[in-house]
Amino acid sequence: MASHGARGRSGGRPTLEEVAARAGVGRGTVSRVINGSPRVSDATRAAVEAAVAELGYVPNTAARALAANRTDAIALVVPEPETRFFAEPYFSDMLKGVGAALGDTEMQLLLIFAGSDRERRRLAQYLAAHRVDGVLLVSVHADDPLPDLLAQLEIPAVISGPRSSAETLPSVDSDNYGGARQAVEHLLSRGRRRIAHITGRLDVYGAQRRIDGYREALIDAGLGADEALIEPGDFTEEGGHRAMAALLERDPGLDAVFAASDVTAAGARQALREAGRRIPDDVALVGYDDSAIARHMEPPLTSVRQPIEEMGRRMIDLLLTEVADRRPLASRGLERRQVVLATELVSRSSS
Amino acid sequence: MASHGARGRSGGRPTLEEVAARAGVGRGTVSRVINGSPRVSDATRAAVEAAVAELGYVPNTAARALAANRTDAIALVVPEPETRFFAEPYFSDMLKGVGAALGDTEMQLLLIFAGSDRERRRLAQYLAAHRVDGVLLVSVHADDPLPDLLAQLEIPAVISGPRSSAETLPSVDSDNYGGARQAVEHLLSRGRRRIAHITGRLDVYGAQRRIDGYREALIDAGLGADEALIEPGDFTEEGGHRAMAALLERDPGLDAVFAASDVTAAGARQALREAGRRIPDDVALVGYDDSAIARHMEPPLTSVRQPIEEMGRRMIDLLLTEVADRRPLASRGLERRQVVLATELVSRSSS
DNA sequence: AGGTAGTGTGGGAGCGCTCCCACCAGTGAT
DNA sequence: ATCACTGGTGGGAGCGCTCCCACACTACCT
Repeated sequence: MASHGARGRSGGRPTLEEVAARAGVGRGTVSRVINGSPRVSDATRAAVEAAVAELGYVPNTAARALAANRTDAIALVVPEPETRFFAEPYFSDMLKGVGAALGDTEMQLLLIFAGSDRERRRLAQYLAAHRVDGVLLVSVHADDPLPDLLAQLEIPAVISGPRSSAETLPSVDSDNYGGARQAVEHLLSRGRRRIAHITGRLDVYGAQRRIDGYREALIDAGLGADEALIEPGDFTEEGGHRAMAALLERDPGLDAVFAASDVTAAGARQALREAGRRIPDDVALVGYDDSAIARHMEPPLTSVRQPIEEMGRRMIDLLLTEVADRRPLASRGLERRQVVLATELVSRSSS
Repeated sequence: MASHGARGRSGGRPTLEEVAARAGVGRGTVSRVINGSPRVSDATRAAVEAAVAELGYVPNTAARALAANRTDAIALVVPEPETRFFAEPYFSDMLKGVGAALGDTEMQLLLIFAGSDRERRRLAQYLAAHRVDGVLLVSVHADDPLPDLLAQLEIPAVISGPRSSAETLPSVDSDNYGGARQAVEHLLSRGRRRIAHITGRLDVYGAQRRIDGYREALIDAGLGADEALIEPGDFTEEGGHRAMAALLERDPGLDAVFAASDVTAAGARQALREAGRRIPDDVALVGYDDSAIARHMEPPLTSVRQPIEEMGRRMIDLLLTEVADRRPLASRGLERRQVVLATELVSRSSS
């Protein structure tokens, strides 16, 4: 019944024109009301709003996108396979923050995975078609070509962890350096003296900063940093296990470990168990992220909390500013748009 | 540098018209090539393709959407809070299947959560604006108004589990009845005689079908179904724990439990432990879903596997057909578009 | 030769918006 | 009275596509 082929008149969705006729005003005026322009008299605005309500008018996004050259959508790009996304609580927390910040906006959020080469090509095509107004980039490695592509296409983007100290893109990050210091200082205050560090992926800037924090906290405490106590990991459980085993072999006398992530700490814990070390009696353990894993570990894991939801919110703030600035091409200052948020040590029984 | 204000000519993205000029053909012909129409000579097609490549032409989606009245996007709607989505492996597997099936399409997938009232209103608005060509509905409860809204807006939709035996929407489901029978028959073959069942949410049709399968398997075995051995759960861990405790109190002699989900089984396991029952020695336990939880449980859990990825693929197939049919309004037969996929029992040491 | 299909092809007419220019009061300063 | 302005308003001109009608031009029948 009804609806012959879309091209037909009336019966389909009402248009701006029809609302205008109903309200007895011009098309331009209705458009102004819909878009919240202040240059409309109160009486006219009321009349238009009534017509909109009566007709159940909903703007046609495609027409708007075509005329205004924008899409009202932004993408959250995850350069990882789905699996990792679901496994790491980091992403779901981030998504929650982003979702919340977008709640009162017209903006639509698209979640795009770009783990495989095929997916990345698809993404490039997608971006080339300018199907989003802006991009949120999380978990980007130092050599990722994505940021350059975005810059070349002149698409506003915000990155979740800067790629280096010279990051050009606006970014939001937690204070990795400070967080690492907190962890080490905590261990020192507990009387630990031989504190090892299992790092994150070395091509991730944040992991480097954590190493710096670890090192300098020890130096400031007058202990000096023993490079033999630093073992590279990769943020995974297996990596943590391997690194811990290596550390124990090299230095059986260590009495504490700071792991670059909770997942890594879980791996380290396993290796410690296998070596017959008790936590925290023989070796104290501190993780990073304060994820669900930390709370459920046996024993519960002391960890450095990053305000991930807050980071998500701040990324959206930055991005929306960026997107809005694009149109009037306004005050594009050289103000560095790099946000760094404080971390917090959550003490539990593993240390 | 460059790009004054979008409205300006040349320098921006190339248009169909420009490609046509370059290839020395008309606009219509280029459009035909882009959309893969067969009514173009090979020579012309080659010329157009060359022009497209030279200019780096990418169709403007907004213009296409406006002219053709379609969006080339579909939504996967999850009427649950984000949290549940990330917690249950069901969703990530489904997403993987859907993503795979969409891989070779132009279609864009949008993931939309509609857990809170606010989110649901936003979704309604979104759908009213016809921003997607079709909708995939997962985990819908019997009284959800969403399917009706979709029907009213004439938006094609496919549902992952039918709401009743009289489901009108196209649907894809696993054989809940058969799966439950497999579980019970397995327990019977292991010599168990007092088999209890912890159900899923009773307002979910699939949960009802599992109860039917459980009941009839027992009746067919000549044991008769003892209603006192059926305890309602809600698919959660706490629900499983509570139900198991209730069952043990009512019937301390039971020797097996069939839980409506792996998560439920995890809760039941806990309650069994607390009551001093050994698994499987005293009580055998079987779950449903064969999720990661089942493999990692102690002891590993026997479970009924649903081909979730495959379900995701089939849903996409159905939906794309539905969407395509919309335009020519063709052979809309009364063929029931209800797909039911077989389950498989994965036997592990809990039974 | 005239008809009758069938194949390619060009281009007009929208799709429903936003942008912006023109215009029409009013209001206050000159 | 004249000349600015200024807050409001109408509507033309696109945005870049798809759809479809019209018009070749061939090929094959009567």
